[in-house]
Amino acid sequence: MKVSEASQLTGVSTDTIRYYEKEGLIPIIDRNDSGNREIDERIIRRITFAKHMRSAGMSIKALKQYVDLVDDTEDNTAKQKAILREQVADMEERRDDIQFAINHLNYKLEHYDDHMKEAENELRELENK
Amino acid sequence: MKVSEASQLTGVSTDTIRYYEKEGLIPIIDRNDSGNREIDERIIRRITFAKHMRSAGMSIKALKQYVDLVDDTEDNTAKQKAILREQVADMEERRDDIQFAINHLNYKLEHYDDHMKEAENELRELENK
DNA sequence: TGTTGACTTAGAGTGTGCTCTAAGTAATAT
DNA sequence: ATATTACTTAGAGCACACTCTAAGTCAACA
Repeated sequence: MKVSEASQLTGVSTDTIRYYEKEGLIPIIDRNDSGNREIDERIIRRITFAKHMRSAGMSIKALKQYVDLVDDTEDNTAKQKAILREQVADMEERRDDIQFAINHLNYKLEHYDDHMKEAENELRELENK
Repeated sequence: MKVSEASQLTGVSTDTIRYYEKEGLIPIIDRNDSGNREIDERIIRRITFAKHMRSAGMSIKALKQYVDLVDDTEDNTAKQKAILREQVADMEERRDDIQFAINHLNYKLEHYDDHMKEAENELRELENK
């Protein structure tokens, strides 16, 4: 699979795929005889995973640390584990903030709907006079 | 309350408080005779709210739109409502991504703990020989 | 055979959201 | 009186995460 197809499939731009490879968020991708990237299912999964993590608010740097840990490319010290725990704690806080925000906006939307309905009813009454 | 105290209380830097005021994310703050900001409980709540929304991944622009809508400083059109609904949908997606990421990291941490325990047990056995 | 189009690279440019700087004012302490 | 400290402003600078540009290579089709 070419990089453009991988982009289509994952919703991550070709530039960003190349950038993630350079930054080590995904593995180095094999090249064909012409020097072009040949992307397989494993890389697709890694791109999608990176996309999820970035969308969840994980920084490039934090994601790199995580990837290095899981890929066993660096030593797995207790310090690395502590970094991971911190990241989980950050995410839990962010998740709670998001839920708060969703609840808040939904409440306001319902409220707003009420206003709309009132306005619509007023209009209807005027029309039926 | 001075801006530095508000910063301490909310965990938002003085620079950022001034920036949020300039951008209209919080109301214009009253000044005292010296021209310094006099921050009250209402402003504190607004700063905290902005902090929550930002932490939830809402952009400055989107937050401004929302604030304008709720503050009734602009006309409340159905278009504005649609914008809000989009923001809620975005946040729900982001929340799900975060939960996915948390689950993933927690699983890896448990796995990692197993490795640690094995290593510890091996050490203990060696010591008890 | 030439030109179209997708790929490659290194590196420059961009938008967002702060964060810092410089220059100035005002209140307080010595 | 003067020094310190916290505030003010406009605007410059910065980190992050892309995103675009330029210059070049390669395969395929007219």
